[in-house]
Amino acid sequence: MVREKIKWRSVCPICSALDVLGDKWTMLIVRELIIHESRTYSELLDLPEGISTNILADRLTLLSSLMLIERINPKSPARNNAFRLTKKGEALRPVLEGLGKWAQVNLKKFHKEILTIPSKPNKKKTPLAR
Amino acid sequence: MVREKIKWRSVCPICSALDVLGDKWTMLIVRELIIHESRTYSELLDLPEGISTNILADRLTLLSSLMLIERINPKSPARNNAFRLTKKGEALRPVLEGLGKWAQVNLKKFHKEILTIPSKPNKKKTPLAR
DNA sequence: TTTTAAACTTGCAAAATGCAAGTTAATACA
DNA sequence: TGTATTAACTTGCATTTTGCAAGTTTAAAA
Repeated sequence: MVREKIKWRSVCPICSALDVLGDKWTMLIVRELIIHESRTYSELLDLPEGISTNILADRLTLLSSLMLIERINPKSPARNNAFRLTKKGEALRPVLEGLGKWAQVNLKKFHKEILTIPSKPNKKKTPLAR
Repeated sequence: MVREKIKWRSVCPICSALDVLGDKWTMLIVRELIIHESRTYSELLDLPEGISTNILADRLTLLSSLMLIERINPKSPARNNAFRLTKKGEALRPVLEGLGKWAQVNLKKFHKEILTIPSKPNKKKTPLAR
């Protein structure tokens, strides 16, 4: 097991959030479930960033144990039994959205290919008078 | 050198934010500079979570190279030359605040000692009629 | 001029992550 | 009713990152 138990480094809430979410993969799984509502193990394996099987299994266990995600059919076998966010997990949505917007504005300079999606549909530009 | 260059895993903005901030320590340094406005290397070393010297030096270099932090006196020697957030760094404030609030609400059950600070000063309770 | 100590660097041990190759068991299909 | 397939993992080992202790360097205090 890779990350069998959380070590709380301090009583600071921000630090505690990072004790859970502060690694390369955990929030990406949350992102996937924010975007797609529900995803199976294999669908998560296919995400473009390429998470490996052991890390994925580990993080799914962690997120489940904290009740941030759950199986769609808790009593059915794992096969094709997708995960989804619980309310606690869903509550992370504004945080991830904030991170995404921050990155669009502040990282483009260092990572040219980063996707910048207009947050609101663009106001249609008035054609130039001619 | 511990983390000499950022590897962008995808064009997703959330993922890119995590390519920069997604580890145990980077956002904690940002947190410290949000709370304290300016901090020296030694002050950051003293934070209660106990970051080690090599990691601290590495993350300060990283955050500086991305222009999220800067020295108070860019031309003076390092000694007692504190760091502060730039505007790009400061723009992370709502994200960290969001993380903190999320943790207060959603992690207390698993980490009893977590600090829960009322976000607004408590409305003064009307004393019971007698 | 000597000492102090802040700001690092280095080296090695420990832990986390990455990758390939299994294993298990539910379901599709013959 | 087998048999094959394949999702959902587990295991083992290599690589990378982190943790810790012990330096080194240099501005400034004494």
